[in-house]
Amino acid sequence: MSAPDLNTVRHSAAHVLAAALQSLYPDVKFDIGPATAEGFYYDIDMAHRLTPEDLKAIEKEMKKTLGRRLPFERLEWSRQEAHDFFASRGQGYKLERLGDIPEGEVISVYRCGDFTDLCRGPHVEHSGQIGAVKLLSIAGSYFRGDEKNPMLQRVYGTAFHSREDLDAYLQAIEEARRRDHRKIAAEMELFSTHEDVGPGLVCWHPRGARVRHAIESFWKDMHYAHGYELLYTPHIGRARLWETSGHLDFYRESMYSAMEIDENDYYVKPMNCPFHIQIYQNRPRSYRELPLRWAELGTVYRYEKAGVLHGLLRVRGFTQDDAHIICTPEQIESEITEVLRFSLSLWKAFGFSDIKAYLATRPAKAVGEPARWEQALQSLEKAVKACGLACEVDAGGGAFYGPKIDLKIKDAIGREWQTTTIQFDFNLPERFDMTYVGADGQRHRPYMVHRALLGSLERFFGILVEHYAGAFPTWLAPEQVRVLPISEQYSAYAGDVARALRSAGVRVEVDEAADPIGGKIRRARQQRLPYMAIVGEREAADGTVAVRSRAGEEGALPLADFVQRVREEIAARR
RNA sequence: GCCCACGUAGCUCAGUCGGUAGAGCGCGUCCUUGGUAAGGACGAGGUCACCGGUUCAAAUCCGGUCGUGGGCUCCA
Repeated sequence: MSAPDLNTVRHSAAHVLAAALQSLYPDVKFDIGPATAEGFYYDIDMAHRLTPEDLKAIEKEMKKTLGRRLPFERLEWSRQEAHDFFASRGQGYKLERLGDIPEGEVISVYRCGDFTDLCRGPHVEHSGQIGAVKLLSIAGSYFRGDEKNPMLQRVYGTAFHSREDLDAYLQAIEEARRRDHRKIAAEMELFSTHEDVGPGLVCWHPRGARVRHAIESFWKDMHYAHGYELLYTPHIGRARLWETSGHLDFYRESMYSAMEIDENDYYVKPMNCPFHIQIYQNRPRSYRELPLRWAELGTVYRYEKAGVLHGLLRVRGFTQDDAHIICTPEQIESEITEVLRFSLSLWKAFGFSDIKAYLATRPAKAVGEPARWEQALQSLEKAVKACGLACEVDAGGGAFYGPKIDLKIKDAIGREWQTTTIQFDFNLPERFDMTYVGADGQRHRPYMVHRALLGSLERFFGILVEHYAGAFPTWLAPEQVRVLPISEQYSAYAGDVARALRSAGVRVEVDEAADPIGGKIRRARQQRLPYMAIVGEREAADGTVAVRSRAGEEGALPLADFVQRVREEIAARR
């Protein structure tokens, strides 16, 4: 007998959860209980509000069922039989779900012990095949995910073939918690938010700002090197601009309310594009100057529901690494390929190489000529192919204004993050009546592509902190070297060492505390320093430093050699 | 926004039955002047998130507000 697949195990575990709930809370009404990527859940409705303590009791009940090796029995019922069964038990949500099943389809139920559930299956043969279960959390969830519907209680859990697999999973969760950027960034004094500033609004501290500056400088250099120009645009713009762009029509609920200045309404920008278009429109444009690649680290503000804010990963004010490419139809393919290549090289520089592409095509409601959509889509597909990326297609998943490619990157512990987005826009060029004069002397409509590679600096920074667990590579570290004098007697030499490093462009500080060397080392390790330069009598006499890296002691090095080593490492972005 | 949980010193957390606030780390001063993951002594820090209620008395009980966290929906 081969082991059932994990999804089946988890799906069956959800049934066992439901059975346990049924025996403990007789008034429980069930919605659905599917397997998920990491486990399973069951959505329920009942008078009792579950608490974390309840989970223990429920889990105990479930484990009894596992031990009993109860068979899962599949039955096929007529619609009437199923209806009567669930109606007689007051299972209204199940009746609604039953109504979703198209006429003519087989209606199956699964029975395990006293619990019978409407279910497509498949399931394990008996509950003993569910190796290990654990309930994880309780949450609220709307019936059918719609906030107009009643709020149900959701119990999350997970199941594995074996206790060992479950333990490994729990350890992975623990590891993710250990890397939490909110915790690490607080320890490292990288950023903070404040009740009096407002939720989702980030204040960058000196050390966070040092890392951000390193990211931004590299980003700007790379953009100039790739044929981009940099722009700066205002944070607010008049209502007319947002009327023309259509944001006030389609995006208003994400924009902050207007402020009145000299009897005109101004809005804080949720996007940078209208400003870039204004610059384009400043004078007639010729095909000879296309493509234009205009980039900006543009800070935008969007209203996000209070409940979705999360550290740096989901905020209300953020800086997009935005750019707009304006080009002719002939240029579109090579432009897209270039953007993708550029993006991949950027990700590689930051230590990410496991990347997948997601292509989203034309939705039912869309603006723009079908021929343009077709050409755009082909250019996206060819670019993905040219870069050798794995790609999934989300048919009909594009925005109404154009198709797009999103990239998802995998971090050090295997989590996927959506970051880069490359989106065609057939809407704004029309709305602003953007044109260029072609070789034929006629006015033509350019293609316009929005793209953000890192996404937003806030979110990217959060991902980066978790990816490296705060141990940034030297070129990004907020403090690259700390000089640790053995005692105060050597603070003059420590100052010399720091000066030499600083003038070589190294971010360096001296630990002047009256602690013994062990304490200073411990502190520097906790703060995840890439290098310590320990100096005492021998080093002062020889003009050397005793180097300690994250790997441990590396022995004494002449100061000039050490400066050279750190400098090379930074230059190579290691 | 909605459901649930949480909010005590800069950080991590104790605080019993309602009786007026504690520890460790960090911070400051002094002593120690040291050789690779915590030297020692003393000291300063709190409107117990905020507002209101119950009570002789509230960190503790009740209500509201704000914030944070786990989810739902959407997305950078």
